[in-house]
Amino acid sequence: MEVFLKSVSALNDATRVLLLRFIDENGECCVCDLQNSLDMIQSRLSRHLKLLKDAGFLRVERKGTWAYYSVRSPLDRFRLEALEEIRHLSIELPTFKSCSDSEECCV
Amino acid sequence: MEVFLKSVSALNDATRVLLLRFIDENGECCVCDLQNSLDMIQSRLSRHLKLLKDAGFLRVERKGTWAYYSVRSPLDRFRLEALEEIRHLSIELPTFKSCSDSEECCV
DNA sequence: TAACTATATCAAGATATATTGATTTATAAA
DNA sequence: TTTATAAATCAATATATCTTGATATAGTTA
Repeated sequence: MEVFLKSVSALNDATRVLLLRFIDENGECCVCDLQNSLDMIQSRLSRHLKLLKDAGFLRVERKGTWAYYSVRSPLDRFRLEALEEIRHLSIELPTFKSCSDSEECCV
Repeated sequence: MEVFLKSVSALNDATRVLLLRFIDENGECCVCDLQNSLDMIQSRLSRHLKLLKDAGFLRVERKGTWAYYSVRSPLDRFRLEALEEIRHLSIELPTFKSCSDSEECCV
């Protein structure tokens, strides 16, 4: 039950649904790519990414100080079906703006 | 997005997951069957049943003063997959005690 | 080492959701 | 028509979750 509720509550937020959809669409993103593209502050992103990771939707790979998040693979049936549902939502998806293309940022 | 989040938030509660599982397992139940079986007060049940109904998981049929809830059919892919997941959870499922078998109750 | 940067975590306030007991509504029976 | 019952809704409180800004952590570079 706990595991199921963890997956479900991870999906129960418009910000996380958007995040999951964005990362699914654009592939591996670091947190500052997401800051750049989605106009969200870092602590907010970090929190939601952690929830999605802990719920089994995302994986994280660290390279130096960067954390690259991508959709975990393979996903089990339920999570995959949820992702499939999210893929079909009509969401206004912001364009990907790489952290490294930004003036303020890094790399 | 709203419809998806409505489905998801309906699933995001242990009481509702239990309710859905119980009704799926036992078929059509009236509210006082559920009071009897699950040891929950009526207003609590009524609230959760409404949420599950509005989210598309349950349907209701009225017969006189009774409201009989059952799993809506057909369910779309995502809701069906969620239900399937719930069917595989190891939940301690209380036994069905019909409202009409109870001393206090009715019928 | 010290300074810098990306990310994670924490604390406080704001918002949403759950529970309970009381009330209302709708049907049925006396 | 009065009374009773099943179910829905409401109001108050308790609990959980989200957002923000501040701080901590961990790599990287000078």
